Amino acid sequence: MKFKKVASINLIPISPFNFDATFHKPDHFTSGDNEWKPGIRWQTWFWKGKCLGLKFVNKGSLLKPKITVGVFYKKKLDEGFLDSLAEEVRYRYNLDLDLTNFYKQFSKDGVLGPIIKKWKGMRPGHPSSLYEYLLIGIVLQNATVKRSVQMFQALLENYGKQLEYDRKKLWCFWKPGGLKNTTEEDLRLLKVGYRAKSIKKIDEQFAQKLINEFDLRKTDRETQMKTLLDLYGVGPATVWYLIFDVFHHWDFFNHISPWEQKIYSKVFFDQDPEKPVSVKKLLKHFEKYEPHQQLAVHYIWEDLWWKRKNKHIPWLEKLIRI
DNA sequence: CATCAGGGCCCTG
DNA sequence: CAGGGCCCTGAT
Repeated sequence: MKFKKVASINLIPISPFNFDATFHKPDHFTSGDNEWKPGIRWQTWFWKGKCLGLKFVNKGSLLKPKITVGVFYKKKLDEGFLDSLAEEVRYRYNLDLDLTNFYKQFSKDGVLGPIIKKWKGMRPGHPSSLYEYLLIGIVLQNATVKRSVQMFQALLENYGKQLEYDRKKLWCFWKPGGLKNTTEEDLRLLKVGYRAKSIKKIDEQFAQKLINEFDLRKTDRETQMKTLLDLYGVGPATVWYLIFDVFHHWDFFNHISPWEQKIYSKVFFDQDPEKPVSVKKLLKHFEKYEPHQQLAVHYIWEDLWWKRKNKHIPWLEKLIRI
């Protein structure tokens, strides 16, 4: 499926804005559907029934931000469609998030201050829809990174669509409910193991339109959490990711998984990861970042992963097992 | 070769 | 509310 450029959208984020730290998260291992190099992010995007190729390009600066989004498709797209797409990009990448209060609160903080200075203008952001993120969350469960990536790729390559645009070949997600004719056994052949049941059941929920991401965004956090927990195969760890990455709550921190506990122990208490600080103590520690706990930890977390890009960090390598 | 834990979650007792 | 089982992989 070869696409040509059919539109270009200009977006102006709130200043300050850091393009690369927003559009590339070195800790996100989703692969096959995106590519990044400084100043450019290619990302496939399933939107309103269509697989698109997007190309985000940095055309501004920290204080005078500007992004252009090249939209690649087989034919012209109407204005209403492009407007809704632009709005969704703004939402998913938090282009309108005002970080002023967060910066004011912590610019003098010993740990966070220097990191804020370094990463000023970074937003949290994730390209996936709720449906897509649920599947990512499922393949993350009880697996090492390498295996998660392998499962994710297998799903994309079997049920997604390969797009060719701007000299890139990337896989685009299928539509929610698109596994209607796929059985649990089919999924198991992709070596997702017991997760096949969860994937199938979640897809069915979407096929029957029992869950609507956009309605859910309008409800409160408690409702969102309960709705998500009710999905088969979704537990507290997955909900925790979703409530941050998909529903954008920054003032909430209730869960730490074992591998993250080890990393936090080292980062915040310089504690041997093999003898980690208790989850209770870590959660208590994060209270000092209220009401921006998630933002604070996100900044510190991303800083660590960016460091890893440039420098070998033995203790971290040991914990993530790529 | 066997054993085991891993970026959880469901189900049972 | 604790703990066994689940799929597959790769480390030991």
